[in-house]
Amino acid sequence: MNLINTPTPEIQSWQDVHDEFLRRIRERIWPPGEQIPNEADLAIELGCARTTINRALRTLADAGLVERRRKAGTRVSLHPVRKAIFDIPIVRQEIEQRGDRYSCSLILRKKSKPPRRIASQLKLDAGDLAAHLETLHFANDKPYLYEDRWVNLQTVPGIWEADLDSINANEWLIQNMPLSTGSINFSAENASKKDAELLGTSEGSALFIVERITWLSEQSITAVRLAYAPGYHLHTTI
Amino acid sequence: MNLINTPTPEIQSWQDVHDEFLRRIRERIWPPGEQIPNEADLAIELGCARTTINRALRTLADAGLVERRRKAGTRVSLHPVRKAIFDIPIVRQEIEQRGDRYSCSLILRKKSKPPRRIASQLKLDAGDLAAHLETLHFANDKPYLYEDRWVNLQTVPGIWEADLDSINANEWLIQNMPLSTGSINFSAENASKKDAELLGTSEGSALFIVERITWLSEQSITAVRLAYAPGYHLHTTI
DNA sequence: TAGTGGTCTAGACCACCCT
DNA sequence: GGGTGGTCTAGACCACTAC
Repeated sequence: MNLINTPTPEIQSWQDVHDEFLRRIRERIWPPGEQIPNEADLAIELGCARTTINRALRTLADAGLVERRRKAGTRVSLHPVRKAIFDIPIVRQEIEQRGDRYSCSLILRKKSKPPRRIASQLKLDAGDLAAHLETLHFANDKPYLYEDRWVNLQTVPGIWEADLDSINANEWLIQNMPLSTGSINFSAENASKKDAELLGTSEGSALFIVERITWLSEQSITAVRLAYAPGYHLHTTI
Repeated sequence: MNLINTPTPEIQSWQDVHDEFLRRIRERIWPPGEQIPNEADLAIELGCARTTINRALRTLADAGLVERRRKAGTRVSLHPVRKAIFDIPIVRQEIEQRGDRYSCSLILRKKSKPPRRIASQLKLDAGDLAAHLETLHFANDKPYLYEDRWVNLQTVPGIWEADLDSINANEWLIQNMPLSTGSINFSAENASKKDAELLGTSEGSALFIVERITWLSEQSITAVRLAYAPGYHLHTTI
């Protein structure tokens, strides 16, 4: 019995096919840039239906490992674009999942004229008012996140009457607005004096900043800036 | 003709089915937490094969909008976990895609004993040497990214002989190592004196930091810290 | 134990797009 | 024009798990 060249493991499911193809790519049996056999031939080789091959290759293509084009066939990517997938957590869950106690405090709630940048993000006309909500979120009573949010009152009039002491603005929006699309932006900023005071750190500390804008078809809903207390980091595997 | 209740658009493909289900979720025809009909019934309702329904619902489940369990059926997620997908760019491409000129400079290349934290990340024994490579990347001759990299010489001996003046370490690794898995971490740090000097900014500036560790099955390959010059941000839509 | 989703199969047609 | 992947279908069996 040959113990060096292990026999091909039994291939039964699309995941087995996927793993086998992944092995061929990793071990450069199919080198970067090379065209691989077409689906029909692979189906014959592996003894399964073309649909199964298709599912495996489609998954590899979703991951960026191969590139597929009709007629041109399938190639191993020369520069596989690695994708990092982050779950956007709900603050409360993020804190409670670590076993900490969540609390929050609404520190500002005002109708006012948003600064130019926010107004354009929310597609508001000059002079339009928006709801300005500032919330401080705590983990075990320690400042964790400072949330500076503007909400489009034309799209979401209900937020003004909402009882935001018993539920925070983010969760209210999740519960009361239909699913929306949006953009998200990560950056680093030095803490302003206000940031520092609220988060219990010193002015100039490097803060991890998340900015989100969400909208529903053409209507903007909310623009929010999240400033995390020092020490925050986002982690994932790829 | 009824212009208010638009007639159901022609449903032909799994994407049409997907869009229709998305509409029902958005408009709360299927409210959060509610169980939706099973695949067989939906197939009858929409007049297509169960496979097609399955594909549509599977896609919605991948996006976190519904949760599916055998026997229990499919429910609309109560707290849809939004996922943000970022492409991890190769520095050169990132810079050239903006129309800027890319260049880089290898500022350190030394075999040395890595600090404790790096050693444990690379799973090195005490006293083992690793390759320490520091690279400064420029966009239009302006400092853009400072890369501090440690490479496991037991896994990747070839990097020591590589001509890293004509190709940077990251690209050499991509071309010479099989596809690997890894972890990635985003955070914010105040620029150290060294960071600041290299990136042409002032000490204490908030820097966007990416730390990556990559490995191949059980063997570590490289641990790298990327410090981006101020102004950098990661952006995506969700 | 029975209902549900997960998957495989074989065959078919089609859209795309390289040559 | 023709080869390739993309998808649909109908039917089948299976794995999981709530009941």
